[in-house]
Amino acid sequence: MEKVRTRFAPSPTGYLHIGGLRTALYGFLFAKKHGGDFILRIEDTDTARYVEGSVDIIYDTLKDSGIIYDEGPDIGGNFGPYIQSERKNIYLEYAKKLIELGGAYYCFCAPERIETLKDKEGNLRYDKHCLKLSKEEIEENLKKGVPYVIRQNVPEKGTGSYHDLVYGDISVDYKDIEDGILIKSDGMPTYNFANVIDDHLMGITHVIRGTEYLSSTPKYNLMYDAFGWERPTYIHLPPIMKDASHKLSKRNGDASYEDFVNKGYVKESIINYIALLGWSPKTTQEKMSLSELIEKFSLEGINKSPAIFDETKMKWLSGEYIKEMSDSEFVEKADRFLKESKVYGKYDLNKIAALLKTRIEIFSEIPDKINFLEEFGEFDIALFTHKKMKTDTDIAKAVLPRAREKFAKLDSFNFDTIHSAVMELVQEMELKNGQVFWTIRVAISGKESTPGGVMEIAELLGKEETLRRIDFSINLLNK
RNA sequence: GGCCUCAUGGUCAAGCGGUUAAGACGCUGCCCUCUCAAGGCAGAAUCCGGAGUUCGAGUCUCCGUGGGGCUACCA
Repeated sequence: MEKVRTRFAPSPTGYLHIGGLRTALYGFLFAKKHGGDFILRIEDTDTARYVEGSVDIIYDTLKDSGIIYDEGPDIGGNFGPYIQSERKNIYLEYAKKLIELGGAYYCFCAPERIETLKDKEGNLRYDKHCLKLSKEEIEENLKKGVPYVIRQNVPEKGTGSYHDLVYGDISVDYKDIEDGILIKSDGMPTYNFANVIDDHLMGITHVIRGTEYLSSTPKYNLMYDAFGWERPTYIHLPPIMKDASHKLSKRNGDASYEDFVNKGYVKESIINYIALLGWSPKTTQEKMSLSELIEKFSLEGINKSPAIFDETKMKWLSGEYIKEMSDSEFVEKADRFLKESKVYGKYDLNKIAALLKTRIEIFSEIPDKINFLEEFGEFDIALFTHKKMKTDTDIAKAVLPRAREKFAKLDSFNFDTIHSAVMELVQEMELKNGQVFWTIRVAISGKESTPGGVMEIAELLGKEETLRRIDFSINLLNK
């Protein structure tokens, strides 16, 4: 079997959205699964929609997410150039060839004439008017410099059929396909033409793209056939939806990969999640690394129906990745968000990581979770009263001075020594564990709930600060 | 409007003629527990509708309904 070659061919019209990224991912997974090559091609034939900087975003997003391409504009390859605007002459050359083969023709119709072709519904349908032009008339128009486009010559009868690896057999009557424009009056090709020429010239074996091309594929096949080229294998992908009736799109302001990274999602979880949107390994495993995805990826698992993007589930996955991180790995990956908190540089980040790991799903939750370490101050002493814990302010008044005494005596102030001290207190005062634990935790945090308990927080704060806070709370109680 | 296409809980999904219709997220409850989490256990919740085919249909066929796409000198 020939070597598999797939491509991702985005147009630089803005950010790379989630749907596009998934298309890229599947193309990449399929190629790698079969030991093939994955190619990046930039489709910038629509100069009007070009957005400055979007090509770099495409490069960065793919690289950052681990979707590495073997050939592309910025890394080269044997089938370049990989930017369509740089291939303009190639298209014109092939368009002329297609005209000779009868698959296309020059069209000199003025927009005004096209306008008159609209039906009552306002739908346009070209009438093959210029197909009837004689060789002489064409030559003359060309010589006079009459603006022209090149149109595809679609048969008036017959049916175009092909087999899609996801959707099965697809048939479209040629009478339902218009003689679309292949080369625009500015000399640039349309997608409809460029994709065929490039996919063939670049040796693409499997065309993986969204379903928006499902029904237009027969007209591409017409060209492959006219040129005498082998048709590629088609794999169309269902769309990713924002809700039941709207596609996920950047135009609606829906989040992109970059946005999610900025929101603190673990990168791997984003790729992992979108891999699962429209594809299933058919096992119960959901958390998969990129290399596992390559290993398990299979066309059989691709779904035909649209999938709604569920950020809640992606968040859960992100949390799963966070839980598996070592403390130092967490500190490294969460750096930006740790810096946004008030505790950066003041506390042992590895210890904070240990406390946070099971309590957050995305890194942006960090500041809110730990800022209390720096925001200690006046708080409602009603917090000392907790029915289930059987604590109240009287117990607090009794416990806190003795806790202070014990803590003050500790030479080394760590989890174990604090724990022993607190347990001694429990026994001496004949109280329940919870009564003492809760009371001290509230006294040093001023919070109803905190990530971690007394020992963790006291250790983090250090002996001096812990004692200061206990004093503060005793004062508060005696007011 | 025409053409293509899709349809299992709120969401992602398994299923590929015979199952008590997996699993996950989310939700609810319980356990554990110094709080919040994590973890463990349990629970509620699904085959779009109607005709067929068949001994038997979530699975096959047709019709309807609903969603998406195409119908651009956009991709």
